[in-house]
Amino acid sequence: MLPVPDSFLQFIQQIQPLSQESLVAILPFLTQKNFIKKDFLVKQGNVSDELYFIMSGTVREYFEDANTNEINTWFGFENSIAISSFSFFSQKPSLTNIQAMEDTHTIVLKHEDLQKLFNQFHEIERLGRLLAEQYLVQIEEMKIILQTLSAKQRYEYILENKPEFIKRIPLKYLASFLGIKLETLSRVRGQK
Amino acid sequence: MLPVPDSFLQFIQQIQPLSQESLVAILPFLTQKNFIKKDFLVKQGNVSDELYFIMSGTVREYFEDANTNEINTWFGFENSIAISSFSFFSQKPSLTNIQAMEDTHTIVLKHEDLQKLFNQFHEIERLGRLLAEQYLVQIEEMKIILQTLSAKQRYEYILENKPEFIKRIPLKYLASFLGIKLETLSRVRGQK
DNA sequence: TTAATTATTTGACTTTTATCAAATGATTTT
DNA sequence: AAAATCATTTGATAAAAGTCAAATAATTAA
Repeated sequence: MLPVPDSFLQFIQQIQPLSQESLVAILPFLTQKNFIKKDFLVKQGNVSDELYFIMSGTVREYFEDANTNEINTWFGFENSIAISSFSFFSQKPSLTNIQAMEDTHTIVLKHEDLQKLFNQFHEIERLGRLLAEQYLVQIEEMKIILQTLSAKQRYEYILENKPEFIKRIPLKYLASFLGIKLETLSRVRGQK
Repeated sequence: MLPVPDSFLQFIQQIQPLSQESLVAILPFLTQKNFIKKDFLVKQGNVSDELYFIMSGTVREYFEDANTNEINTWFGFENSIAISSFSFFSQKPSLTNIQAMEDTHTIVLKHEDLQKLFNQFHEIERLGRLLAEQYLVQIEEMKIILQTLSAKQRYEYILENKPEFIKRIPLKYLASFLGIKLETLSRVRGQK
């Protein structure tokens, strides 16, 4: 069986402490997958039936719009869960890619196995609910940023609230995440 | 006990069919609240401990930004659930108001009672998870609209995907929902 | 370590959207 | 039904952001 890192257990216990019984039941379903830079965890158009816990590395979620521009929608670092939410929840084709920005180690849990765990353990279902609630609130915050702030203010929001983004994400990816052009982002950085 | 309308039961059954036992357990916790136009279901700054099922009427969720502009973040019609998500989930002060746009009839479920139901019935917890997942995906879609589309395209998205918004929401509210100014929305409507 | 590639910045210009003011249209209240 | 209020449109102008091209900087690979 996979040796599960503490970081994963801590991640869970922080959201919803689980009984020994639940934890033990989860372990056999976990596998490890490693990705090298530019590998895809999820490909647009495929059904994503896996949830990834990022042990190390960084990933981005993006899609290609009508003009084949890449639009980045999410960035994931170590100790976070990466999923293509629409696809994973509905088991329909993914609208987005998830790609490793650097070499990335993940723990994988299959959709099907997660459903089994949900069925078997109420407290795991609760973990799922709490996770969904948390993500919902995070996405909502980002939605309001995009709804209300100017290019400059969006950048300042990131500086203030997600400083690690500046360090670890190429500006060309960050720009579309902020809904602005690379050149605008560069100019906005120059001011201030 | 409150006579619960079919629409509410149907709403639930469509997401996660519940046993008779669960349904019967929910009923005693439901109350009815009616709001006249401009009444507040939720006030910014207060902890929102209620979830509302809208039986009839329309509501808007909005907040006041730094310049006391109203920013509309969500619109709710009959047969949908209105919550101030951050506040309801975390039981911290609400960042938003929820206000009736017309006379509105709701069924109310208290946070505390919902937690009891979650504890008692795994299948109600599942309903909660599925609802959170669904809302997450909806919010994510709107986030991408705001991230990628021009004023004109945002309006066309609404025309195409939320035609009832055009009919039922004053343009002055719709504008900030779309992250554009009222005058721009009006101009964009003129074209095409 | 140099060449090649990739990322970021800068400049000149265009397009889009915001702003402010006023006019028109619609709705509500007396 | 007229007055008052509220919602939407229109016009002129300003500000913000996008576009295209090129320069510079940083990183990667031979």
